Amino acid sequence: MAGESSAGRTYHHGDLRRALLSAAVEAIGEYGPTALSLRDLARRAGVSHAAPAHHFGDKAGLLTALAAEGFNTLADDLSQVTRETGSLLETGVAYLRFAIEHRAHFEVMFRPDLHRSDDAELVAAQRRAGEALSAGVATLPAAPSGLDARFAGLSAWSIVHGFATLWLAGALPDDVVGPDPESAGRVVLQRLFPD
Amino acid sequence: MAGESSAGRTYHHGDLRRALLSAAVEAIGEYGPTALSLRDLARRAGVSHAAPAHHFGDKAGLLTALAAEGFNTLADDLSQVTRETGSLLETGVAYLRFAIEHRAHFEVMFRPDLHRSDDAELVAAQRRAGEALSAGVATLPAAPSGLDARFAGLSAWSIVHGFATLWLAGALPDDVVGPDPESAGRVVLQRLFPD
DNA sequence: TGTACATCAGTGAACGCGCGTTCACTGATGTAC
DNA sequence: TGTACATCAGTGAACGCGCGTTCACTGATGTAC
Repeated sequence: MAGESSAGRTYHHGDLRRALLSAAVEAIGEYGPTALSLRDLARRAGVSHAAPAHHFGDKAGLLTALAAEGFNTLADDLSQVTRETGSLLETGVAYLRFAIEHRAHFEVMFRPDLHRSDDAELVAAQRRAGEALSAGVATLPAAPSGLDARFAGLSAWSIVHGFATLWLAGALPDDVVGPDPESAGRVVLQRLFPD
Repeated sequence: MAGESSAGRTYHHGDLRRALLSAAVEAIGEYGPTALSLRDLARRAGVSHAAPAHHFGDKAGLLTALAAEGFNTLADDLSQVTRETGSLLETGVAYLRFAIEHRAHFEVMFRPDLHRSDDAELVAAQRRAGEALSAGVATLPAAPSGLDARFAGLSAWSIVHGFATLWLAGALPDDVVGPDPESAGRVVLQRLFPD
């Protein structure tokens, strides 16, 4: 959207890395992450098919960068909501909202077979997201601690991740969830955390 | 395993359909469902590369059959446990166990982009599994009804599906879950259904 | 018990396609002087 | 303000590969008589 449009095709792209990541989001939205090909991304970015290798090496490299970007955004979103509302329920809803609005990122983030799991940037981003979730758990009125807090975190993560995943898979019944997954998700989460 | 082994390669395979489904489970375990190719399955079944088309038409056809098989097995498992224990918690644990033991099926079942969603056999199997889960919810001591029961079902499904998915993705921390996902899963589920 | 024949599961050669990868190259950019 | 040069992002032709699909075929099976 920004910069890639309009005027003067020059020899140097300007920000091809960014453009390729955006193209990847677009392509994943259309065909899913595994159908992704570097040649297709190059086409979308209006660039020669050999160019992507310059920036990411190969497909796993690109998807690793995309996953890291996703975990960082998720960490930011969760932290902000936790800070502003102090409610684990709302933090959970933010997780769900992220999955829906950044579907392409989300789908790549939890497919370790698609990326290089030892990538430093990715590992750091994952840790950030995990900590943001834990901070949300710490706002619980019952305020669990120790191992109990870990399991509370696991439960919260499971229910919201499950709901998001099932919704993305189109598995949830329309007559219960309706067109607005966020409000149905809120009802579901409330069963685990009746604030 | 059965029949495909030993002796006399004959011209006719005997049960190629079954053999191809088994080969698919094997291949998915190694490379994931999207890397699947019919030529590879033919190779594994010791059969010409054009043979699979005879039984399934194309890849989507094969994966649809695999998904249907999975939903049927899951429905059987859930029904049996619900009948024997009358506990939604145990039914949830059975769901988790299914995901772990039939990973290949599970991974295909919730990827609608991989199959023909309007296939009659698949739709029927999905309905069976959904009904088995609902029957589990009906065993709850609080015995919710109507819309409330639907949301209770959604919550149960979400938390167990989320836990299973995260575990399969290798996303859960080793120091909390340990090598035995079933017992950790039980603790997680207990937070939602403290029997 | 034996023969003829229809059926159909599986064969194998051929095709075209999109992919990733390599590599010598070219053109834009920015820095040194 | 101007020139020379190093750097490196992006090019485009070439390659080999595995895939899905097609199609005339062949060989096993079972059924009719």
